[in-house]
Amino acid sequence: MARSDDAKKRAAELRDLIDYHLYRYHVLDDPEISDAEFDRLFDELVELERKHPELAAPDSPTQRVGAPPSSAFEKADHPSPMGSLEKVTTNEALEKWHADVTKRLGTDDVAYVTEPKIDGLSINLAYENSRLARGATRGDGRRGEDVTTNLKTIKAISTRMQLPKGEKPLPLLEVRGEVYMPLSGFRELNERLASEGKKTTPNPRNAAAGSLRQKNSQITAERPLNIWVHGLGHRGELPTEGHWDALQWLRERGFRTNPLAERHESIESVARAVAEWEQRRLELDYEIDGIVIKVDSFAQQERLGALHDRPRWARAFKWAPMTATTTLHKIAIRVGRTGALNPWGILEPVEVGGVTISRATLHNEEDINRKDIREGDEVIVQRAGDVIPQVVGPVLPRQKRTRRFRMPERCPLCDAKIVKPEGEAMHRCPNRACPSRGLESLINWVQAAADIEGVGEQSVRRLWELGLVRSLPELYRLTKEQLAELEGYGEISATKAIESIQASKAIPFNRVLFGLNIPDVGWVTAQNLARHFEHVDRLLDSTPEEVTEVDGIGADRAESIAEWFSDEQNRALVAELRDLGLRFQIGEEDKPKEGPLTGSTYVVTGTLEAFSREQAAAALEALGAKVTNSVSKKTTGLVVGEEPGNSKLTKAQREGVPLLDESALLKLLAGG
DNA sequence: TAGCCTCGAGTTCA
DNA sequence: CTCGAGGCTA
Repeated sequence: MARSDDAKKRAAELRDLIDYHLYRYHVLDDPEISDAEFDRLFDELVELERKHPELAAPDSPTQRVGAPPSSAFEKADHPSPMGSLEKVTTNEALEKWHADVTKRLGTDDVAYVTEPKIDGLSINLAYENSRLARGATRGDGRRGEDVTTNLKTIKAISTRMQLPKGEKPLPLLEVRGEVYMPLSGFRELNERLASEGKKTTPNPRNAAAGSLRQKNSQITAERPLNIWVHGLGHRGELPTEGHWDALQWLRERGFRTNPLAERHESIESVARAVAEWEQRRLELDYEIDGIVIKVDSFAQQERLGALHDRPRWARAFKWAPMTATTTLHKIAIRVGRTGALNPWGILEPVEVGGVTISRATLHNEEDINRKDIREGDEVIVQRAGDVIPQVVGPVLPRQKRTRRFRMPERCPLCDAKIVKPEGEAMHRCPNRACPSRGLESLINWVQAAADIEGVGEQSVRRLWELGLVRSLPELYRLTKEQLAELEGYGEISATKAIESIQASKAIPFNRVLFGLNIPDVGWVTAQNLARHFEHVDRLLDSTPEEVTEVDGIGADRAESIAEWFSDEQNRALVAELRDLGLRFQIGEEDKPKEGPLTGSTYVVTGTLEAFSREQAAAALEALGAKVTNSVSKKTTGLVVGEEPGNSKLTKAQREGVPLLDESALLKLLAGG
């Protein structure tokens, strides 16, 4: 008997220790002991419970690894209902609410607490005598699903509250929180699912919901779920006077509350926090879709009361959603200037993050099928940190039958058989005479290489369809009369367009090289080629070995570039363009500048006041600096204008790259 | 040979 | 802007 008593005592000790260290690790992020030491404690308890099954307790930390599958979830009534929050989306509505609050209270003396609004699942945790008795989803607000076993696998949820010495446990305490999946964990999970050939999840919220509703809690245990606790059900005999103190009270008792919560003395300060976090939300490792604002004082909360179950003392400020669902009508195929087949989705127009999206690239067949996106699906679209919309995935389950996407076997433009080189992601139309190539490269010429004013993509398409311009030389032979036949061109605009076409003959050699559509030759390589060979005659005679000497060109690319210049058709094109007066040798402006900034590399992001990004880049280059487009350890400095690109800024901060604002840039340009 | 870096290519919307 | 891949460097 004595032995069993010892075991019982030790087991209780171990449970306390383990719970305490779980709390240090998962809630405070401040472990006291090493993982190995923790594992030793945990293993000891497992062993003890195995030898003495009578000691196993439902609230033991060993029960957090998950239980075998259960058939279905029981319904669970919430002792006090989980209301929802009225939302506001504008500063005006926020101020109107504040006016209503002060009017009802008869005082301007109102303090607010703001907290990030987590895009996750609302959960109610019921503690009886400080022990987690039941955890349930929100459901309809009065009754949800009992997911206690699954919730116990989340290490940041205390199964036993950490009571300060001498404090008596409350018979019932309801704690409200939001279960979510951190973005880092979400990405890892999807990588794992993809590598196992399983279906990936479209967003962290769905992933969290799916994980929490697993019938087999052992699967839940493997999912990287976490929780932010943000309040209480009924306050009962709580010794605090307001929400702000309640958060502190919860924190002290082992609950993971969000450190970004703030207390504000004025609504202006609240509005500032809302605006600040709309900008900064991408810095977080979890998704937030707004800010929750609560009147701090419990006494004031009570006086304000509720309307239709929605408290008058709280609002959810929701930002324009960065994601939305809409219908994917069709997957269309566009053939690019290199022959690559590019599938893109035609969407029912939908507003996301303040702009209307009607189409989005779908990259390639593999990507489409990995995400299981199909024509006719309801899909989730988003604009993440950037501007470019993405189709994230279908809304499941599907309401109607749809078919898996297959790339066409023949080119939609020239009917050639489509190929997909081994190991490459893109399908290609191998037909070098495919109309897409000529057309797309003409478009690339007028809008990128030569940047001709007055002639855009639409004009080029119409000129192509009419058969007036099917090649670069034909563009330069185009007459005013021919152009005037086109709808949308009058006498004046036709004259201007022809003038700018002719003027574009003067573009420097490197731009000409870029515009020729040589595979593997973009802006930078074109410039390097121009500088190295200086004259097209030397390029036309070059061997692959000679091309290898150019910066950034290895054996593979050298071969394909040399081959391009030895092709008869290409040589004829070069000759014809030369006769028309385009420049095929290096000029002063192509040569690298020497200056005080030689050897340094800068990146420009955002909008500057005094000049455009291009002008800023040119000014830096004139002093010998190199200007690139992506930040790395080697970057000398990042010039930051208004509304900078978020990824560049964070990368620069991470790599310790110095930031320059516009005045610092001006000083640099002036002082050298 | 791995991992960093840079480039090419395709892309959206106002 | 992001992705993939080739080139460069330690």
